[in-house]
Amino acid sequence: MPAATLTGPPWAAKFRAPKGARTRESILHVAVNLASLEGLQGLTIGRLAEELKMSKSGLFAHFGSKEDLQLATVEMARQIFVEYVIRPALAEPEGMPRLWALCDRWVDHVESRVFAGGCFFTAASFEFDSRSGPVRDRIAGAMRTWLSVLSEAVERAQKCGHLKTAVNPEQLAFEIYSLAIGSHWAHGLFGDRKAFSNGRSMILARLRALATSKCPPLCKIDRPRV
Amino acid sequence: MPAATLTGPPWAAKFRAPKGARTRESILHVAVNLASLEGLQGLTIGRLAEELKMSKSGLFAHFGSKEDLQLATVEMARQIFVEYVIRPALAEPEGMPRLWALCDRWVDHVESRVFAGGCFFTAASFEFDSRSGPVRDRIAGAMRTWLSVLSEAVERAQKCGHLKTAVNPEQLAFEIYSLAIGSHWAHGLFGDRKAFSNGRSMILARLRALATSKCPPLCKIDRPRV
DNA sequence: CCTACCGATCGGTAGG
DNA sequence: CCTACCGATCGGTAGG
Repeated sequence: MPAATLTGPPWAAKFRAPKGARTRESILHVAVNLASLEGLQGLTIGRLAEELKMSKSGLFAHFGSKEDLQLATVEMARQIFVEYVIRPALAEPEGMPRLWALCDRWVDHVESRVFAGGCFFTAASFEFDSRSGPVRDRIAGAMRTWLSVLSEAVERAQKCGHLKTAVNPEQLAFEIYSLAIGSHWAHGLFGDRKAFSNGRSMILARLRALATSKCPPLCKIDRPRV
Repeated sequence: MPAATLTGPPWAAKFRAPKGARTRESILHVAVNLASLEGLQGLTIGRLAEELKMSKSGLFAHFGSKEDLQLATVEMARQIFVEYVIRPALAEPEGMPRLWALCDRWVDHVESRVFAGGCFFTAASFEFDSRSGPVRDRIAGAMRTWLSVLSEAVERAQKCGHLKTAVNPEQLAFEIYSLAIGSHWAHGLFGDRKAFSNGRSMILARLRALATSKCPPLCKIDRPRV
């Protein structure tokens, strides 16, 4: 029996990662969700192995150390965040629509539990803000990039004439993201179901207050959930 | 030799807590700071005992379980928060001065490192938002009270005629606190030294935008640190 | 408040 | 990818 019947036809090989890489990826998907629920420190190799029905050492062979596992988990979370929040928003037309899409998708990724425990990076930020080392640096790097994506969207909205130019882009990006973090906080701690629509409303109100007459209408608030 | 020379004069007794209670309090002061740095789960009995140069079991005798230790730590943090942030602000005159004092003192308690790792409750909120049990409930309770103190201050500022009555008090309280959390986040993750003065500026700008002409001037921004 | 323990779990290794 | 380990530390207990 040729090997092809066991592993699929040869021409499919390039669509399949090597087995080790696939295992590693499935480990990291579970790791991201576990870490979002119990923290990156609370992500223990034993718990993770149990969840995956693997032996500890079998799992551990994919990573050199716990720190490597944490780094790989952060990287996987970053990729998921980019795919779910940033990429679809950047596909929207420049200006206010794209800026609003970034905000809306962010709230949406918490509401839809893209990460089981809410926003992976918000939790990780507060968990690692008093520490040092490569894990904290990667978290900070991802958040720096996110803020710069947001503030660049503000800048472009200004260049499109959708937003008043009096506003400092970095500052508005920060204000918007603070409201987003706040709605995550309120939902997580109080189980407030309206936290997300309230958060969207407040961000929208802030954007509307700074919009020009050239700005296309923004009325996606409280859109029905799929 | 009478006992009084060893324990102080009898009339001083009511000013001194029993020894056990004093030890317990000094344990909790260290516990609050350790937990603010490493999380309430990262607060282990061994680390705490080491920090206090006590034996694990000697320390543990003051608490029935780790959960009891966590609950007592949250309660101690709550008391410190009330004393440092809420009480001084409530001493300010009703209306905008008191509302601003609440905001300013909150930012100040992070900036002055009243808790070694920043705001105890912000970190604890994000650490426990996916869990259940009495520890999470106490954290949520403390934050519910804090938000209600803030929104009551907004309401009174409206009754004083300092703030426009069109604003929803709970919503404004939430917006203000989101900006405060955001400035904490930016300082903690990026080491941004201007995060606090930026946070104060943004909160002030929001309050000024909603203030009436009757409102007393607000110009405490960037006041020199002692 | 201590010493001396307990079983469980931690991150990590040896050897296959 | 596994079994079988390692020393260290976890929360917690017995007994004083």
